[in-house]
Amino acid sequence: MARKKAYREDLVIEKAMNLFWRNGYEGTSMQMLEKEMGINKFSIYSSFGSKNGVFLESIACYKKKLYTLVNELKVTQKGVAGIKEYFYNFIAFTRETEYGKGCLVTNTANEIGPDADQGIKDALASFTGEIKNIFASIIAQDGTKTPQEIAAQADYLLIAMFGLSSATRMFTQEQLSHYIENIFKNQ
Amino acid sequence: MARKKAYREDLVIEKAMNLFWRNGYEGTSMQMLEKEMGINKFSIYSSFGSKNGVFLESIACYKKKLYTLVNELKVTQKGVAGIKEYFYNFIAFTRETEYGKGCLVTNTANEIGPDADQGIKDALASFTGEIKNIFASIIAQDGTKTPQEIAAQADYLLIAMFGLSSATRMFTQEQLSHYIENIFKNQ
DNA sequence: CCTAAAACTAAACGATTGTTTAGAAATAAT
DNA sequence: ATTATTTCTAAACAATCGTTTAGTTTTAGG
Repeated sequence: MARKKAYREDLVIEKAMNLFWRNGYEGTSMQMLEKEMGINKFSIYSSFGSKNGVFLESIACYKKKLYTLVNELKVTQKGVAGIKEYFYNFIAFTRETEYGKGCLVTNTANEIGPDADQGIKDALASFTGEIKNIFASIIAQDGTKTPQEIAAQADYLLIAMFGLSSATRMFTQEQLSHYIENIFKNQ
Repeated sequence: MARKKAYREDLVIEKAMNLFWRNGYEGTSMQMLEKEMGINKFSIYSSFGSKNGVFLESIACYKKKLYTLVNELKVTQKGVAGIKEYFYNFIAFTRETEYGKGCLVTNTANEIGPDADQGIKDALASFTGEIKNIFASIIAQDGTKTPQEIAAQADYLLIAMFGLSSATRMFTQEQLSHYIENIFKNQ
C-alpha cells in the first residue's frame, strides 16, 4: 500500500562512489550527488540518512570493486612477485585518463584529519589492516623469515602501496614503473 | 602621513602556514586565519589579496623552513646514504605529537584536483622538480650510472619521499623506519 | 593644528554548504 | 473506489564560506 522506489540503491551508490573517488569527500557536494545519482535530496536522505551515510556505503561499494584484484592477490602462489603484480594491476584499476584517481580509501586517509568521523576512520583502518595481513601471509609463504622480518617487510610494502595510490594521481606511467621496479628489487 | 601596520607580514604568514600545514587548504577558513594570525579579514585581504594569496605566501614560507634540511642534502658527499638521512630528518621535521603533519607541499598535491589554481600547481611542480634534480645529482656522484639509470632511481626516490610525507600522518615511527630501511636496501 | 592617507573594526554581502519540510503524486490493500 | 502509506518535487532552512564595504581610529606631513 505504497509507492515504489524509482531507483536502485546499489546502482546510485556506485555513481556516488565514482564521484567521491574523483573529487574526495569535501569536494563532493549534495548538489553534485543529486545530479550524478539522478535522484533528489529527499531520496538520498531517506535511503542513506546523510552525506556521511552515502560516503560509507560508497566505501563499501569501492571495496567490492577492488576485491576482484584483492582476491587474485589472496590466492597467489607467486610470493612477493604476486604482490608486485597486484601493484601493477592496481595502477590499471585507478587509471582514468592520463593520470589515475588513486585509491578511494587512501585518498580519504589523506583528506581527513584526526578528528574525522569515527565510522570513516574505522572503515579505513579495517581495510588497511586487511591488506597488511594479506601481504604478511604471502611474505611468510617461503617459510624462511622470522615474524619480525615478516612484519617489517609487510609494513614496507603497505606503505609503498599507500604511496603508490597517491602517486597514480600525479606521476606518469613511466615514473610509476620506475618506482615499482625498485620497490621489488631484491625483495 | 598614514597609520602604521600593527603586525609584521612575515610573522603572521608563519602562523597561517602552520594552520594550512595542519588542516589543509579547504580545511582552513578565513575565520580560522583571522584568529590564528591575530589580525582581521580586512588586514589579511589588504596584505595578501585573497585566501589563495595567503596560501601562496605560506608555501614560500614553508619552503624557507624546509630548506634548512634541503641545504644539508645539497652539499652531502655521502651519496644515496645522504638521501636516506634526509628521509629520517624529514620525519623529525614533520613530527607534531604522535603522528606527523606530512609535507605542506605533498598534502596540497594530495588535496587539489586537476582544475586547481595554476599558481598553486606551479609552486608544487617547481618544488617537486627541484627535489628530483637534487636526488639525481647525488645519485650521479659516483659516476657509475647511465643517465637513464639516474633518472629511474631519482623517480623512485622522489615517489618514495612523496609517499613518506603522507605516511608520516598515519603510520608509527617504527613502521616508517621499516619503510625507509627497505627503500634504501641495496641502493 | 589641520588634513589626508592608511589601518583598523565590524557588519553585511551573495553564494553555497548539508539538512529539513510542506505538499503533490503514486501505489497497494481494503 | 477509497484509504493509508510511501516516494517524489521543490522550496526553504540555518550555518558557513570567501569577499567587500562603510565608517572610525590612528598617524605623519604641511
